[in-house]
Amino acid sequence: MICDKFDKNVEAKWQKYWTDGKTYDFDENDKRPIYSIDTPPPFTSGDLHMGHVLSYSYFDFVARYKRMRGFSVYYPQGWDCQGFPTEVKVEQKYGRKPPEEFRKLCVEWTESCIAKMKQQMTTMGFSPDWRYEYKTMSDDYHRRVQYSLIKMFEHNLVYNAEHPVFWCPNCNSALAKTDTDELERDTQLNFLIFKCEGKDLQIATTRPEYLHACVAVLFNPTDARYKKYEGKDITTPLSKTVKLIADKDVEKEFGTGLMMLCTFGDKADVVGMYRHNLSPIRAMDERGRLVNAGEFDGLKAEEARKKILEKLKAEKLLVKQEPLKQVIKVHDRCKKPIELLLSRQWFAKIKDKSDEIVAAAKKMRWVPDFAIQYLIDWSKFVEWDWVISRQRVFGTPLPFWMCKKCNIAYPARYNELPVNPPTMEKRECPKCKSTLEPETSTCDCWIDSSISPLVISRWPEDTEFFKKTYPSSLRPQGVEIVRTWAFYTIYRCLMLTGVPCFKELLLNGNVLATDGKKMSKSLGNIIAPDKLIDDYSADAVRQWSALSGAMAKDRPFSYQDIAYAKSFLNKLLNASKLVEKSIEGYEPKEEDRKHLRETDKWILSRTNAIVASATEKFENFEFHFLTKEMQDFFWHEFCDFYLEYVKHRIYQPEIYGEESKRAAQYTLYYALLSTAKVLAPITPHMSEEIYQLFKGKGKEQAKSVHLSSWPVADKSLESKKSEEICKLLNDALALIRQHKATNKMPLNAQLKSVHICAPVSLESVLEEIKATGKVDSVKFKEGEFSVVVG
RNA sequence: GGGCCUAUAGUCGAAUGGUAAGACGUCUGCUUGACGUGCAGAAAACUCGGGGUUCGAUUCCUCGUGGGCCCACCA
Repeated sequence: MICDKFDKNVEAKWQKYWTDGKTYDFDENDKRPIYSIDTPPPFTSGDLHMGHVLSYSYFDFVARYKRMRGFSVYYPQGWDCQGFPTEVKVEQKYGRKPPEEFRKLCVEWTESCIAKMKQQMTTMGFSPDWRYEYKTMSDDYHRRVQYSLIKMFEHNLVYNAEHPVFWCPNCNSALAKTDTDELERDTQLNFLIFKCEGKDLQIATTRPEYLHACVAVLFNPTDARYKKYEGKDITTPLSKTVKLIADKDVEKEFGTGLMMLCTFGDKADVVGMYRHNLSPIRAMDERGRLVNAGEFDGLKAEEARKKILEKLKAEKLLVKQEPLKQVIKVHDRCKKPIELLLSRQWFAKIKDKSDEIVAAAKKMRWVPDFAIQYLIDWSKFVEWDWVISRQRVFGTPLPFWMCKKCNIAYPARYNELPVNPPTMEKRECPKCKSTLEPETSTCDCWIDSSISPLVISRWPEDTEFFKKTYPSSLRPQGVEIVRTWAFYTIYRCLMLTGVPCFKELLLNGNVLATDGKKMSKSLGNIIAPDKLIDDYSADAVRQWSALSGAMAKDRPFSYQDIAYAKSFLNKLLNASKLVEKSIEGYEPKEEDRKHLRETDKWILSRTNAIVASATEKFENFEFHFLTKEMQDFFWHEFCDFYLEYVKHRIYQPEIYGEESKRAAQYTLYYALLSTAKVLAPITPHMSEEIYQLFKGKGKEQAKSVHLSSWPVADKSLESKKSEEICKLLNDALALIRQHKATNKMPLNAQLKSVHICAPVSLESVLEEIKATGKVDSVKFKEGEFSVVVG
């Protein structure tokens, strides 16, 4: 029995049915071709957002489609657990704790987030095989990550060196760039006097407190004002002498055209320092206090700036101050300015690998194809190696020990992985016998996620499973992380296996708020998936996803689309109820095809065309066109016209004949079954509900529509002639309805007579015109199409 | 500052080298032998601006302007 009302409770019923029936279980020994999906592990924030809903719907469509196409679909789902946001939340809740205890609390917190998100995924009807669930915080995942790092270390692709990092002096912590926000603020541009060969040269700076760390003064090589000073000595207001150096990135128009280079005022300083081979000066400690600054030691930046400006003013070395709008980086949590600090970090060698990465990327099919350009452009801009270490607690420990004396790094042994060096027994340097220093840093989260195709394929130890599932058939992901997740994954997997990691990539864009702006808490325009599922059902949300499928393109959320989707589900449900009633007790038989009427042939021909078209669109990930086409076909051809044409045959077989009734039943059966199947990937719950009518009958022996086979377009059912005739029939009926509408008559009003002029004979549909149009007598004439009532 | 994407009725959006679907909204009518979450009608777009290619462009090219995403070292 088809349900009376379709909502999330019906959906929950089927979700349970699928889980209990192990509907999505992947069989490792399946002989059918394998389709593996390297699904994105969401960060475990505890909430699925609309972006997740969109992209996860995408690959769920693919997984369901491929299953019905006869693939053995390997669809694992993981969780990206480790990261600073979790540490912040846990610290807020429990305060600071020793590392081991803190990590446990983080794990606990993350588990509760996963439970919530998993529930949301189930509610959306996503169909991963949860037996293959992975978590980046697990021992197993750590082991594989550490293994990969040691492998890369052995190939000189991972190394240790000194490098400046973003640092929040307020939180006393290193930050990733993604942890930073930009903030515009008003500041002063201070013009200071430097001395060069007895002359005063003015230099404009916003950070005079860094004067003690000044290691050079730069100017643009094309700047005639300063060209003559190249290589000369220049003396700072603090009486330190440095060189004047030409640098193409100095803007002539800014300030005086002279730039003071400090280690480390901002990133420009760091770039200059590396470019000109200058030795760094530690200017600030971890808590943001100046060091190596003489009388200003121990002061915080703001305070030091005030003091030093006072001093320079008194010495008449401060010429003037101009107000300046400046964009600075702040910590996204505490909103305090961040600094750059020099520290020892781990790196992955990526700078010279661009060509190899791009070559591997080009071997993959990118959908849409222009998205590969993001990766190509990015790889050209790679300036430095990738800093892979983070000074955090909740992350994958770096499996290394350092000998400070010999300055040599030692990796953990493969057979002891996973390791957490600081908690382990002391080790000694094989060379100098001194105690090795365990690495306390953890990995950048992209280190974790960039081997997801390897992890899901059980690399490195399960070579058989690896062969079956790697490279991944599909990597679905957001277009905004092509430069990170896709780039790093292609790089790491290529370095570790020598084989490009994906066959195809499917890119999706962002979901914007209804006003076309990015959803954000501060704008208060966030749309919560849970509320949508409550109000519209998961299948409606999934249709919205499909309809938003202009690939790799941002689209505002549309309440119109989702409301339409809900109405469509209602239409599907009600039409199915009618069909259910109409085919009660009917078993489909091929012989019933002998008595097909013109209208039957028409809708069967259309059904097959739609099946063929939908198949092609699924292959090309064109969910948008496909969903729209299905909606239009089912609603406006099947329901609006065909169902009306068969009612009299179903209800009055004593007048129109038993054979005619069976032909109609055959057609209803065939068309609705095909529709339910084609829509199954998009609206899995509704399709399953409808599939009850067919389950166990004829070829439909699968226990779920999702385990049934994809409909094959039957060429023998194609009939262009029937389509032409019925197109005219539909038009004629529309005109008859129009006549009734203009004359304010009910649609079921009986008409005496109608004259129809048509280019082809409509004799074969005379019965439908009479019965559906409620006309007593119809007169045909050959010629240009027209309908006259009366 | 750089790269990429984008611009079609009130709104959202298809399509096309020969003046343009559909949906929502609006307006009018119709109660139903599945559905008023419905059915039938109606009004509503010189396809962002300039230039070019072409017999002809909304469609191709170019510049501009607006919007979006990503990236970046203005002290």
